Amino acid sequence: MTTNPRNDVNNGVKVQTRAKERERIVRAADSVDRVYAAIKEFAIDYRFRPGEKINEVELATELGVSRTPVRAALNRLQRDGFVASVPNKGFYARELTPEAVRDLYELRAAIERAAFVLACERATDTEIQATVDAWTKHSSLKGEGSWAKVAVADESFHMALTQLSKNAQMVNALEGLCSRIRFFRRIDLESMPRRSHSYQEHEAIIDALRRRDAAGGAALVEKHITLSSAHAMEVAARGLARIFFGTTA
Amino acid sequence: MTTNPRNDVNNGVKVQTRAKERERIVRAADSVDRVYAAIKEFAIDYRFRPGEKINEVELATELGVSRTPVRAALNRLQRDGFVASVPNKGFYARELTPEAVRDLYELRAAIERAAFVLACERATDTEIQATVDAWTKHSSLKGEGSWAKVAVADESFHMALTQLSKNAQMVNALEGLCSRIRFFRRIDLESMPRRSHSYQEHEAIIDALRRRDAAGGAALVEKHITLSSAHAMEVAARGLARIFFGTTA
DNA sequence: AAATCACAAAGTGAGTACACTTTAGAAGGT
DNA sequence: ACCTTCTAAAGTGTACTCACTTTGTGATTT
Repeated sequence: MTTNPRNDVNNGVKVQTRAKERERIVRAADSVDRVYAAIKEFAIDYRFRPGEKINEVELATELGVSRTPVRAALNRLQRDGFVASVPNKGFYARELTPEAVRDLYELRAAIERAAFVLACERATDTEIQATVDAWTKHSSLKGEGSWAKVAVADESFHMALTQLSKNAQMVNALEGLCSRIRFFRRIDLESMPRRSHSYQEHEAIIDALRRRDAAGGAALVEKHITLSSAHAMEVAARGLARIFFGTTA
Repeated sequence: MTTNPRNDVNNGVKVQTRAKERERIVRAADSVDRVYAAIKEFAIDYRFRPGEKINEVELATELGVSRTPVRAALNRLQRDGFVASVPNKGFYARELTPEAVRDLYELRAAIERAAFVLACERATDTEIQATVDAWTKHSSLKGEGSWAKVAVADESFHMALTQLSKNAQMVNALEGLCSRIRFFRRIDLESMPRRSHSYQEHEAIIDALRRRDAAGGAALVEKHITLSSAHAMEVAARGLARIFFGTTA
């Protein structure tokens, strides 16, 4: 933490504007959003170690702002599930447990499954085609893409699929969920035997959607997403290793 | 708003403690939690009208605190989906639209369905029995209970059922969802033709759970929860009427 | 020597201050 | 009469301040 100084989020913020012919420093006005994004990114990557106490003044100085926006951001992140607050003690980073990993994936599977069923009855052929196109475009750089890019493409495919449900609440919930899962999804993708596995399953899901096969597709989605408890344990273990040792294995 | 003064949340807060043989005023220390709860309750009941601008100073004075804890609470409530924030303008209360009602119910159905499936394989017979007992105890005061009590019992049954999944993330997500749905659920329950309908469906769900009939029970849960678009529209309309006219119809 | 108490340092929690933004209303021009 | 512009009031956003809580360290007592 202290050895890994965070980037100053304040870059280029002290915008200058003219008022009454004189230039003045303008306040940030949206510090909270930037601070929120910065801290969230840290939390997503577990650059706060699991359960770690978060020091407000330290964080504030590192981000170049006062404690006020930091606290505001932490309050938001609390409801996002990234930090927990204990009265008179402060904020603590989220934990990392195999159960949490498994539970998050199960919840994600539940939402995406339901979204798929809704998509089958609500998405137009054109919309489906657009989603497929976006996916194939991404997946065309299959061989060359780095793992990070693959992960991005995978997540945006699933998000796009969910958007076809026309259910804003599901999309919203899934977004929050994905940000909490992202760290694990990367690890999971990287440790996959062959990348093509995932691609083939996506193809099958697309096919079911085209045929409006709600039941069949729902089963595919569920299976595609859900992690076994053993697998969740493995992912969690790899995650911990990465956090504490920085290893890729 | 201004005509409906909110209850002072600060009751009995200025606790007195002795330090060095002298009594002193002790700070609130957890104002945020109380303010958060107070504002949330207001938001749940739509005592902020849909889309209404929320005045921080007004709210703060009504709650007997400064703007600081109010803003903290609003930041949390933003991620809870109760308020939205626009930079340099402030916070606005959530909207009320038929689509939102429908979407929320669909999401809830998705989560409870998945939780039921998991419960079928994870809940012990004893746990199931405990849940059933709690439900029957509640439902025994079927005839006499007010609508409010019925709504509480209904919600706690569904929560208890979901807890059998042993999936903390689902439970957590459902809690947030239920608080956002509560206003509509009350309306929905009150406008139900006969209360016994709901009871019978609960019985059927319990029966499926006892038989570990995941597929059958899942279908029952989905059907029990999901609102048709038409029904959602009706509930939303009734909701608006209640908010703006205070009518029960 | 171990446990308890006292004290000091660090950190959180809420209130306050002030600068900036927005908005509404009045004055002036077209 | 309508639109524009200026101005003042209201309200938001952030920094700052200070009181209280927690925690760790050292001294005192048993």
